This record gives sequence, C-alpha cells and structure tokens, in this order.
Amino acid sequence: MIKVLLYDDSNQFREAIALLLDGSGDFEIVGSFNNCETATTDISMLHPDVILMDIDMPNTTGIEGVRMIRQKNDSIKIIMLTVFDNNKNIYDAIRFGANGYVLKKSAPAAIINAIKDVFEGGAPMNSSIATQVLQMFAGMSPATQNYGLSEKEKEVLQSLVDGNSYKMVAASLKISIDTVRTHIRNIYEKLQVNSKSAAVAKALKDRIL
Amino acid sequence: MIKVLLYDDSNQFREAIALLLDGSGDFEIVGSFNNCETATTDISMLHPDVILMDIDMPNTTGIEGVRMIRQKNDSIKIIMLTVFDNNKNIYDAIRFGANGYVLKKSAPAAIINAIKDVFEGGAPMNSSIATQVLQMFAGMSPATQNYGLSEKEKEVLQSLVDGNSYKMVAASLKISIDTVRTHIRNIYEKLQVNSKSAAVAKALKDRIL
DNA sequence: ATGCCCATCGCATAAATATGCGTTTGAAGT
DNA sequence: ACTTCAAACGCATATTTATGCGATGGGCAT
Repeated sequence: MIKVLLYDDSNQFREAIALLLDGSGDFEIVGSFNNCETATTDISMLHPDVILMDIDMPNTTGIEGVRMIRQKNDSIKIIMLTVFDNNKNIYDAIRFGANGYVLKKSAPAAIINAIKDVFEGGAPMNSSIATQVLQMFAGMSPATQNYGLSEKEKEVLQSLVDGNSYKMVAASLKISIDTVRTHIRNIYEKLQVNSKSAAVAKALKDRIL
Repeated sequence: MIKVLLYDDSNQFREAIALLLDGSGDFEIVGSFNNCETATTDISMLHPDVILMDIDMPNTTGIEGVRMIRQKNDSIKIIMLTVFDNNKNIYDAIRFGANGYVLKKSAPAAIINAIKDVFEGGAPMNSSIATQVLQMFAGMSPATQNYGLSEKEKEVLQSLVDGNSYKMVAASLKISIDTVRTHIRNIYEKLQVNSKSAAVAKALKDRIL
C-alpha cells in the first residue's frame, strides 16, 4: 500500500481522486486537504510516501508548498497536478524538487501509474510537459562557441570567476602577477571584452570552463 | 507511415529494429547506417520524420550527430538510443536538441510508442532518465537565498553583469557615478564580496536578478 | 514627529586593473 | 632548421575600482 497525501482546493477533485485510489486497492489516502499551509506538520504526522500537490491553490500555492516540504524532507515524492501545461510553474516546481508533473485531465489509469512510477523513483510527466522540460534545457545552452582559450588561460579565467584578484590568481597558480596580466590580456582579446567583470560574466553565461 | 532513419554501429541491433518496425506496419525505414558521419546529406536525401540515433558509435558519436543535424534542421525529431542511463551523455544530447532518450533494453512496444510519441511532439524518456533530467534541473538552483537587494541595487548589479563600468552604469541608469559607487558599496556588503567581478560571479551563480 | 531606510550626490585616496611595449624559453609542427 | 605559439616575466602609466567619511530629501511605519 502506497500512502498518499493530497492537496487540492477543489473538494470535488479530491473526492474523485479518493474514489479512484480507493478503487485500485494499492493506495491508502492518509490525508486530504484543501490547502498546503500546514504541509510540514501534516507530513510529520501522517508519513505519506507520495504527495499529490495542486499547483493553483489560493494563499499558499503548490509551488510554495513544494519549497516548504523540501526544506524539511528530500525523500518524499511529490507529484504536481495542474490543469495547464504551458506555464512557468513547471520550471519552478521542478526547480524546487518536484518529482513528477501530471495534468488533471490525464486518464485515471495514467494518474495511478504516475503515483506508482514516482514511488519507485521515476519521474512521471505528461508528454507535453516532458517536451517543455527538454526545451528548457536546450534553450539553456547558447551554442557554446569555442573561444580558443589555452589551458592556462582557462585556469586563470576560472580563478577570476572564483572572485580572485590578480594577486590572488598569481599566488594560487604560482606565477608572477605580470604573467597573470599577460594571460588576462589574451583572454580579453579572445572573449572580446575589456574588463574583469565582463570576462567573468561571459565565462559564466557561455559556460566556458 | 512514419519515416524512420536509423543510426547504430551494431548490424544486429539495426536488423532487430527493422524487423520490429516493419512488423508494426506504421513505419517505413528510409535508411539504416552504421555511422552518422553523413547525417546531414542523408537527411536531405531521405527526408525522415524521426531519427533513431545510437549514442555510442565509433568516430562520430551520436551526440555529435545530433549537433550536426540541429545546425541544419530543427524540426526533425531525434530519439537517442543507449545502453547506459547513468551518463553525462544525457545532458549533452538534450542540450543539443534531442527530443527523446530511450534505453535499448526497453520493451519493443515501448520503442514503438516512443517513436509515435516523438512524432506527435512528445518527449519519450525512460523513467530513470526522466528522473535524472529533473534532478539536473533541481541541482541547478542553489537554494537562491535572498540577499535583500533593493530594486535599484538590482538594476545596478544587472548593469554590471552586462559588462558595464561605473561610468556606463551611471549613464544607462541616469544617475551620477558617485551614486553608482554608493549602490555598489551596499551591494558588496549584502553579497559579502569586495570586487566587481566577484559580485558579477555571485549574481550569475546564485541567480539574483 | 521621529526615526529608519532608500536613493541620490560629493570628495579624497589607496589599491587594483587595463593596456602599451618589450624579452626569453621550450615544445610542437613544417 | 625554421616558424609558430603558449607560457613566463618586466616596466610604465592612464584609468577604474574600492572604500572612508560625509550630506540631503522622501517615504513609510510606529
């Protein structure tokens, strides 16, 4: 029996889910609430295996709910429920550590499978959501072009990114400060910048490391 | 009929897939090669709808194959095939724009569904892979703590991240350079740094914007 | 109304950075 | 043998940053 805790502001939906899960026989609903303000205490009282969390709830949203829960507990599986699949919420929910993301309009069997899947360590997602997740990833990498930095130059640049001054770079790489200058000169030319902070920004944005 | 192009260095595997797809009746295999060096020309000759691409191929890997294809064509769907699911390859493949990621050990029906899914705009992934993708996302956000920057301070910091000098910040925000200094002083204190580049690095790493 | 914080500005100065013009050495390639 | 190039170093100097110690005015809250 998988112990399920449910948060959704619609009584109707909660009842429908309860009916569905009870009918299956593999689940035990240990709690069902219309808001997730008390999520952390609920969890310590009820010890659920899986939490179904609606995204759109008044006052405390499902996103905040996830954040609250994850500050205390990293192991409980959380599936987000939503009616919309075209939302920045997807990004936030995942960022805060949700384990799955299911549309409410999914077939009952799909919801049941999602709970079982997440319980076993999977990450159930509707097709449209999985697509968006991949696109977020793809959009993240700005065609990392190669600036042709030498090994040493990369080391120096990394040191700058770590917040070091010329002096500190020289010390940590055991070279003279004038050599550091030379390297940085060359880095600037290759990256087409003319200040330390611009170089650092470019290094981080374009992931040259 | 979904037109499928297949790259895999194992003849045995290619034959097995051919058999599987032919048997289904919904697919037409328009090409089948043991390397993806000529991928771009293959595509313009054969006009596939979906490409199945093995990750581990000699010489030109599947990752490079994806990169090559995506430079020319953004609409063809690409599914990566692999025996391992615990690999940095997942990240790279997705980054370069793969649409799905399927383990070779998956059930035949799962592979068929994956092709149909990706053809319809989905993003088929094995459960273990979906989990890893979500974890990459979750790991990306380092608990963005709030440094209590004021609105103006954020504007100034953003301008620094854009590579501007004090002078340029002053000009773009239409305030005096001394005011810029004051803001930056306060930013440094709040972020606990003492140089422009360190502030920029922290802003980007901790996503304070 | 009294304080507190934000945003604005000023001046001064030590430290760091950016950049120009050089040199030497050694490894890799032709 | 010759060229090319990364890597190391030096010196000089204009500019930029970092930071100390100020100030004024406007909201907002108690």
